[in-house]
Amino acid sequence: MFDTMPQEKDTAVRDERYNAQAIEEKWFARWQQDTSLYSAEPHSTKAKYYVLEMLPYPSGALHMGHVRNYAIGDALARYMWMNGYNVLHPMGWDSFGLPAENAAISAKVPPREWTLRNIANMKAQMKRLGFAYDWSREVTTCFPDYYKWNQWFFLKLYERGLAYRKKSKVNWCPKCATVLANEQVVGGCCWRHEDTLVQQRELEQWFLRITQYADELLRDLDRLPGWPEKVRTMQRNWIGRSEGTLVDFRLNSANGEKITVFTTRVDTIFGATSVQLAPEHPITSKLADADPELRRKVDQLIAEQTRAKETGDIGNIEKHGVNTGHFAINPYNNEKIPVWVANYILMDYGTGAIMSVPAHDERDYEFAKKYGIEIRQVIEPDVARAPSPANSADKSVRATSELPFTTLDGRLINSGPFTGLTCDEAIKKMAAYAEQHGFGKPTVTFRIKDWGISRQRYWGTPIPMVFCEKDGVVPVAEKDLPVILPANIEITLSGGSPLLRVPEFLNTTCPKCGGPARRETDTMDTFVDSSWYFYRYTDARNDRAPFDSKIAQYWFGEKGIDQYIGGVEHAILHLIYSRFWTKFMRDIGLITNDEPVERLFTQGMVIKDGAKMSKSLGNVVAPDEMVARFGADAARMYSLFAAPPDRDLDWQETGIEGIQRFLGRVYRFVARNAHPDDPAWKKPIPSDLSPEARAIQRKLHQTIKRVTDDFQGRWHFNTCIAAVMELMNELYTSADEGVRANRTLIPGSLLADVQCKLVLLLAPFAPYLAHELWEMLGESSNLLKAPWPKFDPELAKEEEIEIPVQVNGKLRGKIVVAPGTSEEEIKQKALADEKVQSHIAGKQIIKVIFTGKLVSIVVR
RNA sequence: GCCGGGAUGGCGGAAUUGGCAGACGCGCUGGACUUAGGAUCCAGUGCCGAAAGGCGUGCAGGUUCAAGUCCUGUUCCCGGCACCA
Repeated sequence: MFDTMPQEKDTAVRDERYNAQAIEEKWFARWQQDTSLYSAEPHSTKAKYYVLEMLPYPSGALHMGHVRNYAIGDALARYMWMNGYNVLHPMGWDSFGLPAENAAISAKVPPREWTLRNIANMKAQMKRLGFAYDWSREVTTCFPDYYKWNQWFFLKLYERGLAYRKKSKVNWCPKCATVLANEQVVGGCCWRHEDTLVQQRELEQWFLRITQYADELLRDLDRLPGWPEKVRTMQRNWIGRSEGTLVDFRLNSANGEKITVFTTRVDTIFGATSVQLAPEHPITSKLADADPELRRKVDQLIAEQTRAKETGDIGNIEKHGVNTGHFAINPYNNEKIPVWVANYILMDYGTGAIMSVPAHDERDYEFAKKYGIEIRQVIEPDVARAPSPANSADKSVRATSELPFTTLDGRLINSGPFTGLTCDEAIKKMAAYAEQHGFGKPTVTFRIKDWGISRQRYWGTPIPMVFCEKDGVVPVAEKDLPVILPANIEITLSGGSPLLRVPEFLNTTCPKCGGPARRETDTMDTFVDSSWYFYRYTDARNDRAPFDSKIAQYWFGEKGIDQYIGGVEHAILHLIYSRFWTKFMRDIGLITNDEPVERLFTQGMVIKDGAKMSKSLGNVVAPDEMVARFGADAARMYSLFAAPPDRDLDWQETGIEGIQRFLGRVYRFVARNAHPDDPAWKKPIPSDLSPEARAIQRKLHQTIKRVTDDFQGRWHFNTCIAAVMELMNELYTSADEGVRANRTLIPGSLLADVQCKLVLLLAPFAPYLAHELWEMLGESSNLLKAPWPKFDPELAKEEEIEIPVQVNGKLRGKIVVAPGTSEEEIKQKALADEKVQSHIAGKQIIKVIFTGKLVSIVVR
């Protein structure tokens, strides 16, 4: 009965060569025709699953980093579909930004045109790669139907006092000709121009009050177990919460003005022997006004500090300062201590003034040594934790002779009424004391600053505000949104925003009085666009609101996006702004979740020859070329196979060839062994299988288990793929002549089962080939939503177990037993083993251990 | 300086709970098929050794019948933060 299908027929009909191009073109064409193929269901009884990859900037073409990112997300989306979830898997474009303007200048193409052209190209690349996106929800942030809502949010922020304007020193990139947020300054340079130093300029800017949420942003990091520890730590550092005490030192000269210092170690205040002011501190300025010599020196310090900030050398410059000749009174003991101005005190951290305790702070020590300022010890380290031979290298505990020591494990000495308290007690009591006596209080400072969003550029969301001579700063009325960005204007990189030269845009009427007014020409930082785009996906065509709350609530649930995937380079900027935006949206009642993302995954970089792929190094691998030479399946699968997804991936061409070879092996096997017209094909698998057939069935179920576990539990796609390769190797090894399964030993029904399940296991990684083979196997259902195979523990069970035997910890032999063999019998068999015997003969057996996995014999 | 991650064959990597180190792939070697092979299939491949055996997860110790995995110390590499008071 196995011969009802003459073998000549299938070999004649089928091309047994794996032609990736032909297969992929066929399915590409089919998938194009069904626009709702990857649509999420609006109403569903299934559990929802929102999987999202970070939206790209349409720079021109995809690079391998994109492919890797999307291959991970796509595999996950497909896996979840197969597991019966209602999957939302959208894609869009972070399409405002400076490169479009640069292109306008260098290539004379309007930013919009350049951007849309790039989008078209990259979208075509994504489709060719077979990524299963719901394009009906595509978001393009440079379109008015999107940025209108940026403006709407801005008005909401403004109404609540969370958007405000202030004159401030800002980071200015001369190449971008615009302001940068603190988050966009990397080592003193622009994040886009790593060779360009950021300058400090004084400008009127719009800020968003992210600091209002600083505490919550920090606290909720502890509620994000699905985020990488690394990212949480980076955000913690960025927020930089620090608990301390404010203490007022009164100047004994002038008019008795207060200098408020911030300290985390108020317990050391009896050791304070000077007060240090930032050069830009208002009191410094006041003192210098009355003292030309001091003014000269302070100006020098300011210049030095500014230069150091610009070059990124702040932190390395030599500490020095100038004595003002004035004194301040320590309110705890009424001691008169000198007031200095020092180049290492920053005006934008704490209060811009510190108390200097040389005995217990490294920098203060260095400074005091240099200028001969008194060093007074006020903490005695804990004797119980004093250095002992065991922990003498412990740097937190130092001998008292080596000042300064900064330990908190100690007690106060020479500290008046506080002498004898532990440091922790003292900090609490002394802060309370300051509060009682009205010269200070406990406080919290943050490193994070409000988010400056003004950009003096054209290609961004216009900030919806106008300036009226009569009414001042007035918001545009909600009904008049969007404020449309004018088209076809001349772009230059100098002379401020290009919008200043567009009178039709610039000149408007005041929404309040109707009189003549001028529009704000600054546009928004593009990180505004990406702070909430993933909510828009849930209801992308809504023209009455940014999105419908109920719909967003369905997809975000209580905890947010189920899985977000992207590069670690967004660990701070995008991911902290998004969290802020979510909290704000919650506070205005749009959503109920506190956080946007439940689980975050940051994939590693794609590198080649030991370096990150970059045009300047000439080691870029173009996805288009890979698709043309090896196929989309091979390119995608290699990016998942070459390394676990969180690690860097070293791109090796021989590696992708190996994947192509594997896909060819799968193709050929199925092409030769798919016999859907065989009457045995659909029959139940008999229970009395031959040992060969049973071995294949066992391997199949073991493989299903491994792929499922590694996919679900660990996201180790490399080992998922390796497991499928092992199954394939097993099938080849047991096949006749290495090509055609021996159908007298392997019944058609099992052959059908193993091949169908193999294809299902492959579907998330190589969708084109999987679809082709699914069809070849006579399956007409949609593979995209075909159920993920289940493994049967009974069928996966080994019929005999090999047990290694160790003698004194060294592997000496192996025994084979049936499952369920008693421990005693296994031990006897192990001891009787010939090889083992040669190592234990004539020796005394101390003990024999059986762990369930191996036998360990100890002899003497 | 602080925080996070890492170091395993010639290479990318595997080993999920302390239990056979090196799965899978690349490369290499040999064989089959072939006019040919850079296609395909089969076999071998950590190092030393003819073999028996010995040695092997950055380094030095320790715990254990048993350590890539746990403990102590240490070196180097990658990423982030940094006069943060």
